[in-house]
Amino acid sequence: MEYSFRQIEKKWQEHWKKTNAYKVSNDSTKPKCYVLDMFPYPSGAGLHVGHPLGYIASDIYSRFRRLKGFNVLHPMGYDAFGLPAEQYAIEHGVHPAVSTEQNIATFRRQLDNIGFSFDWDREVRTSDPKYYKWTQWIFLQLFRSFFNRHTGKAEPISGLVATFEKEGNSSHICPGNPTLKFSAGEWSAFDKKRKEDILMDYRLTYCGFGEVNWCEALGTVLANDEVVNGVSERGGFPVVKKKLRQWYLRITEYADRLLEGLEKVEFSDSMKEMQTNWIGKSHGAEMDFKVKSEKGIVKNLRVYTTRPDTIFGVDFMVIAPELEIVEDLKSAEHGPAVDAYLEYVKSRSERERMAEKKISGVFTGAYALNPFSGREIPIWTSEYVLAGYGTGAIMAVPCGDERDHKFAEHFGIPITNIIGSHYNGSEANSTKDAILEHSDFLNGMPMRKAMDVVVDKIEADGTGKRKVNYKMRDAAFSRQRYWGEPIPVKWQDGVAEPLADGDLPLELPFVESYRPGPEGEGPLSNIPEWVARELETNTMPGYAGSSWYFLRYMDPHNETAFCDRKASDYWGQVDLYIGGTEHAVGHLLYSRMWTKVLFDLGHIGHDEPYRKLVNQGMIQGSSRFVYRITGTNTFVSKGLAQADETYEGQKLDKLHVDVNIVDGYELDITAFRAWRPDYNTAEFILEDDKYLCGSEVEKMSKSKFNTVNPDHIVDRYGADTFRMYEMFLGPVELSKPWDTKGIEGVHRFLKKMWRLFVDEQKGSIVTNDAPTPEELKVLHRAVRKIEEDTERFSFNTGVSSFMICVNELTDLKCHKKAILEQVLILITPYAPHISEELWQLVGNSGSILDAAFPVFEEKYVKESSKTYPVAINGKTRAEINIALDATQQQVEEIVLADVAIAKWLEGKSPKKVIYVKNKMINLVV
RNA sequence: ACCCGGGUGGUGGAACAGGUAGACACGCAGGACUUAAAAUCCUGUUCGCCGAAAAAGCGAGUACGGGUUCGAUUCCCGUCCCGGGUACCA
Repeated sequence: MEYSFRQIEKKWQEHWKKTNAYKVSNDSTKPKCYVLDMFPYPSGAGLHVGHPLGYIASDIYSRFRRLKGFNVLHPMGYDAFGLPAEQYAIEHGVHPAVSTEQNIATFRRQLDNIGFSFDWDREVRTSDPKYYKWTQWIFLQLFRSFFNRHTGKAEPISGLVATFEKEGNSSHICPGNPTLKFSAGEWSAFDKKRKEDILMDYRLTYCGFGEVNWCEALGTVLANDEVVNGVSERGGFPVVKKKLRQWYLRITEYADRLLEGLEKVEFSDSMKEMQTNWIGKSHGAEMDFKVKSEKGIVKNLRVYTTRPDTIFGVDFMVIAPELEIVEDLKSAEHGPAVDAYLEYVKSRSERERMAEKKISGVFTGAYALNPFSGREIPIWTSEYVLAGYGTGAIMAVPCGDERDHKFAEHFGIPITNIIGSHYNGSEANSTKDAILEHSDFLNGMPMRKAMDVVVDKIEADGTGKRKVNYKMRDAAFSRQRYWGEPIPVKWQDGVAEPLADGDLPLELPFVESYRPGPEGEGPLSNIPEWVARELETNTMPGYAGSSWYFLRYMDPHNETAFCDRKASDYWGQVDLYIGGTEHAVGHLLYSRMWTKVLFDLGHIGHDEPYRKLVNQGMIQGSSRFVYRITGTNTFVSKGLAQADETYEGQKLDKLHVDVNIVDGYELDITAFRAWRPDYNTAEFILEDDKYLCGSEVEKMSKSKFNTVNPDHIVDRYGADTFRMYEMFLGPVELSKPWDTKGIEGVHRFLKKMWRLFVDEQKGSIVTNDAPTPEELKVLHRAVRKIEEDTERFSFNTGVSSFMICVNELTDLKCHKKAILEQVLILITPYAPHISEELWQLVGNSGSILDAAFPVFEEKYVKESSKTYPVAINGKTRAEINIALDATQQQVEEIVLADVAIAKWLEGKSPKKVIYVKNKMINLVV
C-alpha cells in the first residue's frame, strides 16, 4: 500500500463537500475566530503559485484554531470589478461580466484543488447586484453624513441642517471651504442649489473637481501606471492633465481617528509607520508674505511651513507650477521662460516629478517680502513643489533642508546660514537643536523655542497662524469607467439627488461599447436612457467593494441589511487578516475609514475592522531568457553571449521564454521549437551540448512567461506536498522567487511519515503498544514547537519540526498508535488529506477536523543537564556537560578543572566567569 | 526623490529577549540494496590553512565600513545592492 496522493486527496475533498465539513454557523457556544484573506482579483491569467501563499497560511491557522475548539469563520470571495476586465472587453469584445464569470470559475477550480477549508456558502462577489446594492447603500450613508468635529464622529447631515437653521455655520467650520461663514438668516435665504452646494462641502462623499491623466488619442482617462514617461503605455500617445468632475471620499476628516486607531490594532510597526507617514500629520504655520511683482495683482503669497523658526533663513520661495497665481507673478522678462517651463511640467506625472533627481525650475521675476526684515526674496516655480500639499507654496531654507539646498546650489542662490557651526557649507542640516544666528530678534534663541515665538508674533500681527496639516488627501471616489458600481445619484438642475434606499441596487446597464463618452466621461454617458434618467455616469473605484466585504461574509445572504447587527456583534473584528504590503495605505485605510463611519452611525459595534494583520511576502517569478541573433532565427546559449548582449559582433534580442519548458537553466529545445510556430525552425548555438538560459527575478505575470500554475504542482506531488512546500520556502512575510527545486524533499517527508503507519507489503503496521519515555519526549517536543510556531505564523519552521519529529520516530522504529495519532492531529492543518486518510486507517470513525489538539506536557521533555559551550574571550574552546541547577561557583570549579580550558588559560586565572544558565559560559582573560 | 522592507554556505532558509552561526531541506559527492532502474537507506558537504587520509587543530566568516559589549546575524552610525508603495493596477 503506497501513498497514492491523487486518490486520497480526491476522496477526502469529495467527502468534505458531501458532509459540509466547512460550513460555519453564526450560532455557536464556542468562542469565535475570524480568519480572513485579502480579496483576490480574479485575473484572466488564473491563479499562480504566488496567490495561495497567504491562503495556505490562513487555512493552516483556521484549521489549527478549529482543533483548539474555536468556531472559525474562514471565507473567500472575489473583488470582481476592475480595469483589466474592461480593457479585455475593449480589446476582445467580451462583456466583463462574462470574462469575470469565467475567471472566477477557473479560480474556484484551482482553489478547490488545494484543499482549503473555505465555507463557500458565504462566497461574495463585488460585481453581483445583490452585493453592490449594499456598497451603494453605504455610499448613501456616507453621502448623508458629515464629520462633526466636536463629537469626533460621523453624524446625519439632517442634524447639521437643523443647526444651520438655528445658528448658521458658526460652530461648524466647512471642511470643503474653510472661509465660508453664514448666519441662520442667510441660510434660510439661500436657494436650494446654494444650500446643496454648501452641504456638499460637508458630506463624507462629495463631488468636486480633480485632475486626471487624459489621453486624447485613446479618448480615455489613464491610471498612473498606464502612463510611462508622459505618454500612454499602450500606443505611446501624449497624456495631459485634465480637470474633471469627480467624487471624493472625505477621508481627511478621519485622519486623527485613523492615527489613534493604530494604537488598538496589531499591525507590524512598519505597517503602522507607513500609514502614519501617509497620513502625514504635521504641526506648523501658515504664513502670508507680501508680494512685489510687475503686474501687482498678487498681494500675498501664503506658504505652509513646519519650521517657522527658520524664517530668517529663507533665501527663496517656490510655488507649485500649476498654481494659477504663477500667471500673475511672472514678469515680462521671465514670462517666456516660465511659460516654457509650465508646458514641460504639464506633461509630467506626479510620480515622475517626485522621483526626479534632476533639479529644474524658473524664476518668476517676482519677490516676496520677509514679514520681519522686509528682505526681498525671489519667487521661483519648480516641479518639486506639489500643488496638493499645504498651500502649494514653500519658503525655502537651504541651510536646513536638503532639497532646498540642492536647488540653491544648482541655481547659484546665495545661502544664509542661521545655524552657525551646524551648517558646514556643503550639506543642509535639518537640526532643531541649533542656536539661531543672523535671525534678528531670534538671535541666540534655541530653534525649538523660536518656533512658538515666531508663530505667536505672526498670529498677533495677523500675518499667519498655527496650522495642523495632513499629507493625506481626500480619496478620489469616481472612475470614468464601465466595470464598477454605479453611483446611486441623479443630477437635477445641477444638484446631486441621492436615490432612495428602496431604489437600490442601481444596476449596471448593458452597453454595446466600453468606449468612454465625450470629454472623458464614463462609458455610461453613451447610453441615452441612462442620461435621460439624469443618472451619474461615473462609477465607483476598485476599492469600494473591498472596503466592507469582511462584514458581508458574516451575513452574506441578508436581503434587508448589509449585515445583521447580531451577526456583526457575534463575529466582531477579523482576528487574523493576511495579505500583502502593497495594500498598506490604500485598501487598509479605506476599509478602516468605512468601518469607523458604520460604527459612528450605529450600524456595527466595533470601529477597527482588523485586530491583527500579517503581511505575506510576494512570490516573484524567476524569468528565463533566450538570446536570438537579431534578424535571424538562431539562438545563442547564455554563456556565449557577451555582457553587452552581442555575439561575435552581432546584436542579440533578449526574449522571455516560458519557464515551464526550461529545466533549471537548460532549455528543452524540442519543447521550445513546438512552443510557437515561428520557432519551429529555430537553430541553436550550444555550450557543452546545452542551451542555457539567462534569468532575472521579476513580478510573476503572464506577459513575462514566468507564471507557474499550482495545478501542475498539485497534479505531480499532491495538494498536501504543495501546501507544505509553499510554507517550507521561508517566512510568509518574506518575498522570494518561486523555485520548485526542493519540493522533492517535502514530498519525501510525507512518504516517510506514511511509512510510519503503512508497509508496502503488510499494510498497516500500527501497534497498540505503550509508548516509551523517549517516544513521548519526541512527541511532546513536537507538540510544543508546532503549537508555538503555528501561533506565531512561523510555518516554515513548523514544517521543519514535523520533519525532525518524523525522522526521530523513524529512527526509534515507533509505530505506536498512541504516538502517531497525536502526530496526525498536529499535522492536519498543514496536510489535511493525508492526515484524514491515516486517521481513518488507525481506526477512527469521525473526521480529524474536530479532533482535540494535543496538550503539551512539560514532564516528558524535562532535561537535567546541558552541554554548555565554554568560550574564552568570546571564542568557543570547549563543550562541558553541566547540571542545569549548578550554581555559579560550581560552574567555575568544573570549568577551571577542564583540561582543554586549562590549556587555553596558560596558567592565568580568568578575570571574570560569565555564566548564563541554559545558554553558555564565557571566561574573560 | 521620499516612505517601508530585505541582503546568512552552491540553493531555500534556521538561530523566537545580545549567548555554540548554518537547524530542516535541496543540490552535489561517495556507498548499500538491485540484472538494471525507480524507490529507499547510510556517510560526507561554509571557506581557507595543516595533513597521503582520517582524526584532531588553527584562522576567517552572516552585503560593505565603523561603533557599543565579556560576547553582535541580532543593537547604533554610515555606504552599496534588491524588492514593495508613492494616491485611477489590484
